[in-house]
Amino acid sequence: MRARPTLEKVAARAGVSRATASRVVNGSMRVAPQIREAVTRAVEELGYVPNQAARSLVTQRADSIALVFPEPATRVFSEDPTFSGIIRGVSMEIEEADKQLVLMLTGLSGGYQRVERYATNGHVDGVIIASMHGTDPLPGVLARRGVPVVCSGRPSVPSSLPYVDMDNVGGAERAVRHLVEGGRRRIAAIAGPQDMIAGIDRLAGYRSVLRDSDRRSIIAVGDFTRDSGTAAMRQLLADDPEIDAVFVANDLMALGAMLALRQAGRRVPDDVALVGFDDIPAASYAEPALTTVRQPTEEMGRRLARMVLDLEEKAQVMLPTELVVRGSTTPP
Amino acid sequence: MRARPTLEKVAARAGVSRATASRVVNGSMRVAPQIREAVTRAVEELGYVPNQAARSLVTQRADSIALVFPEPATRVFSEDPTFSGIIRGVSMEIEEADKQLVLMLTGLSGGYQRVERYATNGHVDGVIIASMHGTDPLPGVLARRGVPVVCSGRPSVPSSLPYVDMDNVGGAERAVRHLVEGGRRRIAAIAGPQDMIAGIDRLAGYRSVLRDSDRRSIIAVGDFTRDSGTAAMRQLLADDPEIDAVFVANDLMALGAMLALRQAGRRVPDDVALVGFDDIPAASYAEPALTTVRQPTEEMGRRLARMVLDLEEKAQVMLPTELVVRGSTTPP
DNA sequence: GGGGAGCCTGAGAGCGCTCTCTGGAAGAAT
DNA sequence: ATTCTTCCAGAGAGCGCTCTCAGGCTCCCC
Repeated sequence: MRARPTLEKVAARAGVSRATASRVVNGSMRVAPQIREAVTRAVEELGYVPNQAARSLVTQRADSIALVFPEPATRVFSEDPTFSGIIRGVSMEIEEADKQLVLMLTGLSGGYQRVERYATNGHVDGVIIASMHGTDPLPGVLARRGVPVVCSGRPSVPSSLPYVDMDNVGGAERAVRHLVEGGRRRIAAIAGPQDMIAGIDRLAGYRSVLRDSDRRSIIAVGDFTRDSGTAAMRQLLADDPEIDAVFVANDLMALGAMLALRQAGRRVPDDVALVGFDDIPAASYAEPALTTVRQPTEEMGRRLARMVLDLEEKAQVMLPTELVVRGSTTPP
Repeated sequence: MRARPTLEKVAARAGVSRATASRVVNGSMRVAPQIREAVTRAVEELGYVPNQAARSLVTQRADSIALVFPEPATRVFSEDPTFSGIIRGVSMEIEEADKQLVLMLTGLSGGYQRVERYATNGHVDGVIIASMHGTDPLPGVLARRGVPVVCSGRPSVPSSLPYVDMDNVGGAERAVRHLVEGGRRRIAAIAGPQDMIAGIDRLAGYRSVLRDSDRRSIIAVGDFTRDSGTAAMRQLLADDPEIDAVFVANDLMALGAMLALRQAGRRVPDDVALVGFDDIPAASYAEPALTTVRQPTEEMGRRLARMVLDLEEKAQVMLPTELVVRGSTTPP
């Protein structure tokens, strides 16, 4: 492997000092045009690429940011488009800023220390934490260590850390209101885990609309998996056969619920209307297609990245969600 | 932010030289036990973490490897569990080796140069390319530049580059043989794009079994999307209404085909049996559940990582695939 | 007891780059 | 013409670490 040329070589070839070459490479304005051009030519002729390690060493910047998924790795990239959307958004923004994206999937086993060690040792200019559990200690720890941190999802413990969250409450409200407006009387909910902010907020949205529309709530809790949706639906039907609509806290469970309804001989949407949350691809393939709430995941990734890169002010941001009406709530 | 301690500080605190401290930190055997202990204590007391940039600068290693997805970013992380599996596997193995994973989604727009520049400038000890198009020039370019490269998926142009591929041919053969053994007479195929190795190989597998079992092949081509599967299925039915089985080159298209069959009034599996490929989550949710071919994606990621990390010999590896029989080929 | 051999530690030279500081030239102002 | 200002290029000091090399100590063998 031919040794990569150093700045020194470039400077020599261009007949200037290393300092000047550095200035040109870094786009300083204070260089005479013909010298700049000479250096630029030398760079191209030699195929010079700056050594990031050397640069980092002196600038104390790493020009890379970490994207951390504290979930057990196995669950992270399943069917959930949230994660992929975030990755895409982050990736685009990072790429635009000409920085690097370091991906860290921390399993349960000591991955924490690893992230902490890595992030606090200057490897990284900032950390984006895609946490689902609002109680994660990692963001706080890193922030205290002086590492720029931005979270996806509002921490359940109030804190001053910047985050980008989806409007789960608003999305759930719109979804349930849609059911109310469709004339549904007995609207149940299948909630998600109540230790996740998404689970909590979506249930809160459901509750708030039911209260306003003077209906009694009836709730079963699942764990965001399809099977738990099926089980929850069966329980709801057993509890109250009069149910004519169900708001489900995510699509996977909604698909499971649809199965349970079919097995129970209830037609969707004629007998029971169904709304999900997330808009996973399978939602639109379902039969009938699932009405659901879409989240701007890619936008979330972009905002997260821009904040951690200091391209926009670090703040606590709430992104709007959107109701996607399909066949599971409206007869064709 | 409190300044991070340097090796110098650690050495001072332990009352030794920087060189000795370095030796301890790097686990050299040639240090007296009590000195080693003193240094270790100093490291802990100060919370010392080595500066990777400084280390890289002198060792010429980056302790990180890049995982490149040359697909347009938007398509990469859709529903396809192949990618997530690879990421998971790679991530685990990299983590175990205590290195970093740099994720690069190169869109179409000049992402190439960026990867090339990045990978050849010593940022990275190796590159894993998750290419789907076997004609990708990137692997060759990097290899020529002396960067260790491993590809996921066999390049369609024969080369000596190491890769890890799935046994697409074998999987397709098993799938089609399963249809033959189920007594199906008229077995069609919906092929994938013929510029992707997976598309080519899966079709080859289909063809080989049909030839051996003395059947005529009947083929429509899709582009791995669900809609293209629907369209292809319609065309097949129009071409030959006698079809009683279809081998589909991926699950997404198979799901689309299932829709077309339902709309055409054909029962699955009674009238037409259906086999897919990939085993995406939605395959098992489908009604009936889809018989398909599962690929060891996580294992693929692990092997890719181990090869690029030189933990195992760089070679051209073929991973076995597995037929998963479900309701779309066997009546309950 | 003398001379190696072996082992550990410390000194010091860089890795490639950025950035401050200084010097010198050119233009502006007196 | 002289001084001041401005602007640009170069010299040089490090960033924090690794690693070679040399020195000094201990231990063993003759």
